[in-house]
Amino acid sequence: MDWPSSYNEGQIDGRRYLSMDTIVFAKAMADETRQHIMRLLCCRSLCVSEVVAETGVTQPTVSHHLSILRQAGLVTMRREGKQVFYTLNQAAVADCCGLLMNDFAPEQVEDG
Amino acid sequence: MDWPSSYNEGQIDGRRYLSMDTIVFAKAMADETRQHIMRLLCCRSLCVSEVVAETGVTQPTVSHHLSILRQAGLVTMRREGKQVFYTLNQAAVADCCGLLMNDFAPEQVEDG
DNA sequence: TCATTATATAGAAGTTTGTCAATATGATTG
DNA sequence: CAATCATATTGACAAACTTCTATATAATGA
Repeated sequence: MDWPSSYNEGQIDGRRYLSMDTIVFAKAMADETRQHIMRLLCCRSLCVSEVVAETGVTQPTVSHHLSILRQAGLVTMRREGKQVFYTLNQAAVADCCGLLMNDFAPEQVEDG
Repeated sequence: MDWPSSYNEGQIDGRRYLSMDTIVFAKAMADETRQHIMRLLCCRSLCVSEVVAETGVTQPTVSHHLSILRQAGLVTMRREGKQVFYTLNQAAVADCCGLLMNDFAPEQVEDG
């Protein structure tokens, strides 16, 4: 995963962990509009105006949310002429879920 | 998982999903103090005053965060005399991560 | 270059959230 | 019952967040 912001290392009871990524991830996920956008961008690419049309919120609001998701590494973008296409970064989601599992459900993970 | 609040069903492009749980989960995770508390409660039980001592925030603040985690189903509590012990609900974390994976990383999941 | 289309950014209003001090509730003990 | 200890709740305040309107930037075409 390529987080744009710096990692925050910590230690609790001898267990090391990286917190900033899981915080950034959780914050990015913690909004209904953003989850809606993420669902729209799952398994396909949409340009901003298409997301606007499907969500019903204004274009600046969509751009704002896409910016947050981009900074969290959860979407990737590519410019194509005047339009910018975004798509969900499923690998990043999977990685973050793995981190959450390791940190907060270690006894549920196979190898203990 | 036994969420105390109501589920929010939705549908996008023929894919059904439950959103409220993943929102509640993400919101609960989206705070550094709460993640700190969750790390403390991982694999063991602590009473409120012990969490207060280890986090350095005030007791009302700890109670507030524990309340949010409890409402999200992420911790369980048991009373023992004057003290109340909390522990992390790892199974709930695992379930929520599974939901996130299914919703936002379906192509990374084994069976597609 | 000018106009148009698509997206991003700035600024403001309203809401939510995190934190604390003060107080209330609950359990135990003298 | 009164006193004490542990936790929960209330109320207030500041910071952060979501959303909007207005405006700026970027790309394209006449």
